[in-house]
Amino acid sequence: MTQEELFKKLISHCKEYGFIFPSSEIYDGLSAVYDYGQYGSELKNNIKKYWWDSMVLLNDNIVGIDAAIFMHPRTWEASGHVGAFNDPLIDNKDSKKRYRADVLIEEHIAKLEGKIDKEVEKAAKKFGEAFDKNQFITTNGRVLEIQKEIDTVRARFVAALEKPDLDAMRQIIVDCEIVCPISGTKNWTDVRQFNLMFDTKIGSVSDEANVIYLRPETAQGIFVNFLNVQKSGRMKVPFGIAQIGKAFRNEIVARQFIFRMREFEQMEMQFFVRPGSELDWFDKWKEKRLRWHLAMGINPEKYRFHKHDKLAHYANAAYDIEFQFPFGFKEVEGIHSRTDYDLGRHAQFSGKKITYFDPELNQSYVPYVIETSIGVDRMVLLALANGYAEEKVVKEDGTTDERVVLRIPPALAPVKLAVLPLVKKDGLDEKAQQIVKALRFEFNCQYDEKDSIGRRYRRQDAIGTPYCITVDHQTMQDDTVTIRNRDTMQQERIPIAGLQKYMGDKVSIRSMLEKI
RNA sequence: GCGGAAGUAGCUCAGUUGGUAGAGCAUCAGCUUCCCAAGCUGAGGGUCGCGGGUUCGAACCCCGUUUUCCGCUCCA
Repeated sequence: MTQEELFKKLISHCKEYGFIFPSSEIYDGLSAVYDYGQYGSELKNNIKKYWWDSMVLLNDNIVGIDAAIFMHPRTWEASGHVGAFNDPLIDNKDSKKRYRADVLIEEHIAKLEGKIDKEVEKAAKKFGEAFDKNQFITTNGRVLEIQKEIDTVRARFVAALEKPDLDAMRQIIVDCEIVCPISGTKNWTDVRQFNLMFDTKIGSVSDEANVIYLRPETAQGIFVNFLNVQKSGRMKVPFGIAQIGKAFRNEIVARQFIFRMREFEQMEMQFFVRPGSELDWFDKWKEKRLRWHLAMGINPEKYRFHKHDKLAHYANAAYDIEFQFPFGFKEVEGIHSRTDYDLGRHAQFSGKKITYFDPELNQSYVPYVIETSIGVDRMVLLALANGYAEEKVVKEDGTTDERVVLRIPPALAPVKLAVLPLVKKDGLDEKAQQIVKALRFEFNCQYDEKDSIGRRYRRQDAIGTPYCITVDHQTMQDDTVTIRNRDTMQQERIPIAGLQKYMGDKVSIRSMLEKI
């Protein structure tokens, strides 16, 4: 089976067994929006708890917050999203390729500059030692002509960007006779603006209402609360603020199931450190975050780091943790050294002083920030894609059978155990229900008496339940039950009184947390 | 947004040259009482993605639209 086929099967499986549904499906669905079903939401909650506990519960110097999705519009000017999230795009009608209009123009300018360099090179060869570069480029007719063209284009380009004027941008492309690198033609569409932030209006009277954005990342909710948390929590650098929440991006193309959605959930932790120490902390968090992933018991070969060579305007180091999804290695988490950019910008835009007084150094500074940012939905997909397996089962008579099993880490599984009476008579059913009643306070339990025992095991395998307890006739005599392991399909017999401890050891997230 | 493919029951799919919408599995009720799915009986469930058009008649032909998947593109 190819990876592509496997991915399709996984998507079907998610729908069939109540993990993930297309949003508003009875109205034909909504592009790139999905709803979590009864098992999907359990899985998602378990993943969030695993992350939250690893950050907030186990670190004295990390606290959690929950900031609003709506933020003051100036936030996004300060963060750079109002500018950077606007991409002017243009299509070539012949090659059907899409380009960023600003990149096309910049490339054209770079090409012209290359021409000047060539002229200089030629002249240098010709004149030898006597060559004066400065004099040449200020007097040579050919060079001056090109330089004039560059200046004109650049002036128009800057003017068009500032407004911004999309028609003017297109006119530059037309006037400069820029061609598509693929088709070689000048058959361009209009330039269109894609703002990746969703907006809405706040205020009841429409003409007085203000445009407000749905946050495109949760990080800014942490930065704007830096002083509040630091002061009210008496936090001392180094310390971190963690947050789990929804973010929204109007992606041009959102695809690959829940991997890239327009509405998604992030788990972010911003760690504030002394300037100069940020790269040490960066390395620490990078390793620690990978350990968090590997503690789930997933094959390390499915993980890798990806170093960003081209850094964002705010970063001085950046790595992604990538996972081998059915559609290739893709980012699940980013670890970024964001410098003092965000706090500095908010200080600048708000006019408030955002600094920390360090009593040990006896000085004030703007802390530097290490960010760990992970997609909740991508983690759900990771757990499902990693766990989905169709495997052969050899039966007692030697024939083979197939089962579908979701090998989700037991601590993250939606249902922790199923309690099954071997038969629905002789009091076995009542006995099984008593066990459920006793254990459901601590574990997500299911009771099932319908169909043959084998079929019930398979149903639990399909939703990833790690343990099945079977009540049989021996139970009625000595109060022991069999407990079946999802992965090995092996059973052992233990007393009912020992179930709570047995399960607690196997399915608590503590065992994972201790490995980080 | 472009190009390609697809959309029929919860799932997987069949449906002939246009002539009353089907199967298997799943679900529900009952029987059966069994340690690794598919025993027996019965039942429910579909405006064939949606909207137009052609036709006496459309799941099928035509147009539009929408959703999904693949490729391109995008992903500070």
